[in-house]
Amino acid sequence: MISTKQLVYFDAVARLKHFGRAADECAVTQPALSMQIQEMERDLGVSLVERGRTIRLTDAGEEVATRAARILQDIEGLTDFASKRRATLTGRLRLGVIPSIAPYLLPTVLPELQSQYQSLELRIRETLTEYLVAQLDDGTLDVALLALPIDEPKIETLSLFEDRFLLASPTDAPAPRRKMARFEDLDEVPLLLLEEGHCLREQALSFCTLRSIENADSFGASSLSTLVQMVASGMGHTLLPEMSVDLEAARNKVRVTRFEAPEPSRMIGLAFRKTSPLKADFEALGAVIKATQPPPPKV
Amino acid sequence: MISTKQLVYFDAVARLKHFGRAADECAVTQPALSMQIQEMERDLGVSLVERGRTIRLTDAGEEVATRAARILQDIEGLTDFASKRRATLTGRLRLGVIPSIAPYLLPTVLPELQSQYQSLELRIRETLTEYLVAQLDDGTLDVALLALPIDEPKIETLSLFEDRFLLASPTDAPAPRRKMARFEDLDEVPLLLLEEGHCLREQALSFCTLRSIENADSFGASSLSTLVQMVASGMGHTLLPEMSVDLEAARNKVRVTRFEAPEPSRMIGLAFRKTSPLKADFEALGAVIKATQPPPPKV
DNA sequence: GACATTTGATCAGATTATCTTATGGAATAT
DNA sequence: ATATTCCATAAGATAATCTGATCAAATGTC
Repeated sequence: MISTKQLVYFDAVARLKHFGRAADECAVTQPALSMQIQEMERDLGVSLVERGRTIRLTDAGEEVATRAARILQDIEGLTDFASKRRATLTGRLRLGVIPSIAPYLLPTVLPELQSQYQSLELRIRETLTEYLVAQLDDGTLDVALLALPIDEPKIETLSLFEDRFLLASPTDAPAPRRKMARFEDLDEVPLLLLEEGHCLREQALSFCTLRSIENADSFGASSLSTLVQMVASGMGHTLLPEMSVDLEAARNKVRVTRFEAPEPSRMIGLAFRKTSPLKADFEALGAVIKATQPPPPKV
Repeated sequence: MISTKQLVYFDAVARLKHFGRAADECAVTQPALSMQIQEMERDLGVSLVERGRTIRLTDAGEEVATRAARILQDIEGLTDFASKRRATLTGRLRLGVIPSIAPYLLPTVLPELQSQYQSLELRIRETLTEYLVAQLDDGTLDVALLALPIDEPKIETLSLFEDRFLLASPTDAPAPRRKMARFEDLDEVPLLLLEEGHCLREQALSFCTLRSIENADSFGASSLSTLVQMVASGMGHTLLPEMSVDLEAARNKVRVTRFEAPEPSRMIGLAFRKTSPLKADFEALGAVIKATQPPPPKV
């Protein structure tokens, strides 16, 4: 089969009409180039060059030269394409995000990503952890932003930061006896939760005693936003991730109270296939996400 | 630089999604293929394949696969093109012919060539030997059909057949004393010739004695056809190449007489650059021309 | 949960391809 | 006639590539 080397050598001969100078241009000796051209002619079964004091391409040689030049251009195009892709976070990246993160992080993360990585084409999909993991697995997603841990052998994760839970209560409830909330407070009024499948629901439950679990609303809300509105209307209280507080508490009349140490929290991180060669990109992505978080947690 | 081998290997991987089977298809061992793919990824600086129990192309890999497939197609196209050109007498062939041959040989040669070599694209140019030789030299012509010998160091020739000269005289001249003509007969009436530059003129003169040369018309005719008409009108006589007799003598009232042995003749042949790699084609061309000639010379 | 299977990576040695240096022959220029 | 240019050839050196054996990880089986 014709090699790219032969195409390069022949292209030089076709342009320079001189074996010696072509060899110079290709940084090889003249015999090396001559032999490759001969080999190429043998391969193709056609004379390409008419050798004499001054050389001339045959009719077939002219056509082959045209085709060779185009092929070389295409190979160069391939290399150029790759060198653009070489930089981290370029090209298409399919990112999945869980619903209890997306509305709070994306508004700040996306502009930052776009400004730092102009050639990044993000495709974002928002759904439950379970589906995100399945889509990572089948290659539909490259990476997912969600709450850790993820228990799936094929998946590798990267922890980013902790997101603490705060207690959200109706403003018309009796004023809190303490400045800080305790887990026991969850037992006193009904605990409102997201619907089944949201990891936030399970996490919240994990902080509750058995008695408060009985208090939990079995019909969950379909979004945090709804949940907070329910709290505001006095239906119960809930746990609110810190990242959502600014947005959700601001537009609803709820009282938000920090828990006593040890504060409950969830770990936010990225998940991707162990086999993915894009780990470097995901680390860069993680760095951007981390950087957009309000820096030091006030203690 | 990316080699065609790498493109072939990667193309197989991209299609089969399996290193082992791709290696089989490429008739190499799996480590050989794996190493080439790795080398390619290093060259491009981009991961192309995500390795796992089942492999998957990266986003960049998909694009590279598309480009690779196209490049391979183009290389195949180049090879196909060459294999079509491999046959003799295909593609463009620029043939020069002298005026004292063209009108007599081409009408029979061309149809024969076209039927034997459908893919031959003949370009024919008719002019004097001197210009044909110059055009061979500068590459404007591939081959010329003319009268030999050609004295030019860069030019090689191929003899085809002898074309005898016959004496053409006016029919109203006194009846010939003998059945066969002799060179001395040329001395008796004015000898008509083609204009300067036609080889036929020089050849005719070479058979004449000094005296007959004095008889020669100094204003030559511009074509054999004209020349014969001049003979027919009684202005003199001339030498006629045998190949032209059928056509020219038939439509003019001239008496054509064969010479006594040794008959004067010219050698018809092909001329081409010594360096031309198309010699095999020219031999095939010569064979066709020879075959269209009336076979055995009547003695 | 232990075990056999499959898959691609790695390694050392063998092989093949390619290159370099030196030389030759033909054509051209001085 | 001599020197020069230019491509071809030959032999030995170098570099690229391949093979065969082995490994580690992941998967599927019993």
